[in-house]
Order: sequence, then C-alpha cells, then structure tokens
Amino acid sequence: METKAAVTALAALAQDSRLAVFRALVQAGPEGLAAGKIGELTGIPPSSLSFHLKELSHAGLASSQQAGRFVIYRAEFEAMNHLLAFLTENCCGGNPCSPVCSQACSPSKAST
Amino acid sequence: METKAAVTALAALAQDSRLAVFRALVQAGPEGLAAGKIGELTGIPPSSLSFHLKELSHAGLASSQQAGRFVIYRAEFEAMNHLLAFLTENCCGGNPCSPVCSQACSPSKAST
DNA sequence: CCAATAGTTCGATTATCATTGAAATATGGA
DNA sequence: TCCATATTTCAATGATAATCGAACTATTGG
Repeated sequence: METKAAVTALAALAQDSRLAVFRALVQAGPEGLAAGKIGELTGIPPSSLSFHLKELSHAGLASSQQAGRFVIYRAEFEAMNHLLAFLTENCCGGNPCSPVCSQACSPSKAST
Repeated sequence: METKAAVTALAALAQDSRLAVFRALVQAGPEGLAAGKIGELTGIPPSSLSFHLKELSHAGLASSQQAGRFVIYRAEFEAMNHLLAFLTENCCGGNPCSPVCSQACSPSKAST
C-alpha cells in the first residue's frame, strides 16, 4: 500500500461519524448493513450519512451493493488489513521485536 | 480506548508529513530518533516538523525526551496497539472469523 | 401510473488544519 | 561569557472538510 492510499484511508477514519460507521460495519461482518440500518445505529441524518459512506467507499474501506430498494454497505476487510500492515511495516527496522503485534480477532477459520 | 482518543490518533496519522514521521519512528524502534534526524529523513522543514511532532505527541502516538541539545522522539507502541485493537474490536460480532487479523511484525520476544 | 420507501446530490455556511519564515529559547563547548 | 547548534513558538495565509435541509432519483407494490 502506498502512502497516498494510507493517508486517504486514515483521513476517512479520522472523523467521529465515519469511525462509528466503519466500526459498525466491522462488527456486522461480511454480511454488511443497509444504509438505513447504519443510520439507525448511529443516529446520523441521511444526507450526512450518505456523505460519509461515500468517503469511506472512496477510501476503499467500504463497498456498496444495491439490493432492491436497499443499499448494503460492507467493510473492506482486506483494505483494513493492508492499512494496519502499512502502519507497522518494518517495525523496529525489521529486527526481532515485540512492540507492535496486534491481534485483531480470533485467528480461527472463518465460518462464513 | 475511547472513540475520542481514536479519532485524535487517526487524525494525527492522516497527514502526509506526520505519517512519514510516525513510520520513521516505528521503524527506528524503541531507541527513537532526534528531531533533526527525522527532518533529515523526511525533508520536512524545522518549523513544520515541530508542529507535526507536537501533534503526534498530543495524540499520544509519540513521546519526547530531551537529551543534551537534542530532543529524542519515540513512537508510542502501546498507543499504536490500542488503536489497532480499537479499529478491529468485536470484529464480525465476536464470532469466529478471519477477515481482520493483522500480524504486524515478528512475534518473537523483544531483544531490547 | 401513483404513492411510499430508501438513498443521494446540492449548496451555503461554518469551522478546522497545514505551511513556513522569522524570531525566540535552550544547550554545550571554547 | 559568547557563539554555534538544535528545536520551538508565533502569526499570517491559503486550503480543505463537516453539516444538514430540501429537492431529486430509484425501486417496489398496488
């Protein structure tokens, strides 16, 4: 991941509403959430929400899919992983170290 | 980690110069870098650099220590880990999953 | 085709942030 | 003490971002 993409992604997350939206999507998992449901969970008004969802999508951290009248949004887990990896890349000059070793979630195999 | 701290940390990283500075600090490891050295590595002019270092420190992502004429800056690895954990917290609703499992650096024990 | 539901776009306003030269401060050595 | 080196503060400027009501588009069912 290049610097520019990382900055864009970080900027997308560096905002109250968008961080709340993104975390909701992460917690929802691969099934995603309809825009309306996100609004319900976060209390963000529709026009603002749409704006923020577009930002997240544009940053590559979320994707959308039309499903009838609804638009389903999903977290882009791979982009997220790339971002985390970028932030800690070559930690401590590549020498054996332990400062930064995040363990995001259960390492078990996906059940979906 | 609460939302506010996370937004502050993300905002601190969501900027070209600061991201470059932070990554340099991560790669430097626990020994840190003098401000001048960071300027040398990144090409950021002193006044700008000082501004950005203050932002990173204020966000809790870096710390500083006076050492003679120099000021040594270090990445705050623990804050970083908390941030990464916060972003992926309760991933997929806590169910066994694999979407987000970053492996930041060698899991071996620190040698420092 | 019409009404209802789901989301998005637009636009005007407000607020916040990045940049950097010049001046100030701090430290160490002769 | 005095100078050179290292870093920070100040202040003015320019640029970018957040907010949200109202109007618009899209889809479904009757």
